[in-house]
Amino acid sequence: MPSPAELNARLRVGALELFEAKGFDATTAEDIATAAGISRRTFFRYFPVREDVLFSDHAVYLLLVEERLSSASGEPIRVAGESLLPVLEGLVTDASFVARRAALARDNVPLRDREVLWMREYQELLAAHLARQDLGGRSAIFAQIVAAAVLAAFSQVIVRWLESPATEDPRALFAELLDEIAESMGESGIRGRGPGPEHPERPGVVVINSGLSAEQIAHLIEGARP
Amino acid sequence: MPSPAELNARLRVGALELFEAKGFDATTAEDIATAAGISRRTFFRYFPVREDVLFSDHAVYLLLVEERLSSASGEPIRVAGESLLPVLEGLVTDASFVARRAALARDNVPLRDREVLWMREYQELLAAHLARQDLGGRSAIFAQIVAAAVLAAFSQVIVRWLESPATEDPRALFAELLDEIAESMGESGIRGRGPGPEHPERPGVVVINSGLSAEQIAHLIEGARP
DNA sequence: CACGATATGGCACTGAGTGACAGGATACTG
DNA sequence: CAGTATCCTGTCACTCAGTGCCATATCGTG
Repeated sequence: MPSPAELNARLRVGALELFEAKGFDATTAEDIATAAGISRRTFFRYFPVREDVLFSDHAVYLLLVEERLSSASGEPIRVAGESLLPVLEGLVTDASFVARRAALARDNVPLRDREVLWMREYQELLAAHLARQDLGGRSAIFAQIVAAAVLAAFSQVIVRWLESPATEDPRALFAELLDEIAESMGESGIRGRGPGPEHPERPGVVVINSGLSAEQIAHLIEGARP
Repeated sequence: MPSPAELNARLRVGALELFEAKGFDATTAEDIATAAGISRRTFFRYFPVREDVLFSDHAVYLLLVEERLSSASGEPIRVAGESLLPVLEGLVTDASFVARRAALARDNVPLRDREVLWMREYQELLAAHLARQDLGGRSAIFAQIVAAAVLAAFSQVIVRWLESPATEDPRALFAELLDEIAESMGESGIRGRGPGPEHPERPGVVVINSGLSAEQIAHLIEGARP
């Protein structure tokens, strides 16, 4: 009778309420299943791991991210980061659920672990995409590092937002962090350091946080040259 | 009869061999326990999660890292990264075991997940340490980002080393990556971008991958100034 | 040796997760 | 519409992870 999406929602919020009421460990898969009007067996067909009832949204988001990555173009790090925007949007929209889930995950190791592993999925998507973009010998390593940084930023943005939903604008904060990551680790940042320019047409120069004139900086550079 | 350390070793390599021989899923906790000459019940006292038999070394390493973090001083990012050196040393020493374990983890989701979660433990140690060091409003966020980057680098170093143990020197590669991370995300890298220098005595300037003279760079900067 | 502390084993139990089978709904085809 | 293939669900039964409880070593210490 119920549409699959609607059933999924009933399972998700039903599980949430049961976890909150009885505690996570005391809530069996059977409890959740019967609360949603299905059998235990069918429950495990939907969620091979019991904890994943709470995280069914990520399965959808991951598809969105993957799709967006495959069709986007532009500066790789920004593209990677921005591919997470629909996820952020979705989480913000679902704020009350996300907050309650986070509260549960704070106290229950299995839930927290599961969440970490879901975040890892995003990270691997981004890393794979970045590895495809960046050319060069060690790009796989950098792809992984950058993806980790972007995802840490993303996670922290959500944490911050959950701590003070009113005052924080997660989109703005994430955009800002992404800027900083892109600037420090992008084209001109992390990249081969061997002798001889790999991109002679575009040497890497980053100047941050400076009120100095170009001449003063030139002087600084001259002094710092190894 | 057996010393605790020796028993631990018997369990670890015994489990490894059983996993390799019979497959991970087909190997029960009882198999491992009896192979090491203890009861199933005692086994679960040693390792609350079955998969952790293979990762018992990390419990030790984590203590080393924590200790090293608490007693070290210096540039925070480098200190954080270098706190992982004993781990790297240990893994390299135990090369054959680590390689076989990695091969197993490549094919078995539960093992891979468990490994990810162990890495996460290191990451949280580093993040906590960095958050203690960095002062400033958003330092918690940066601490998390930097810790994630450092740990991604660390993981990748190990991956690379396992792929070609002969040609790669993991210590050197890690040192190099750590340099790059520290340079791009350290003092002069990621940090407040608002108007006005936060560290007027030390403006952030990074020049990488350039064969240009200071004057040429000054010119570049002048052109790029927003 | 005696005795308290700690580690181990045995037993029983709950619950996660899975394979096999059967019935029912649904979709496709003539 | 009837017939049939397909998919989805529920039931049953089973293995095994993980845990509490209690009895029994085993060990350090006086």
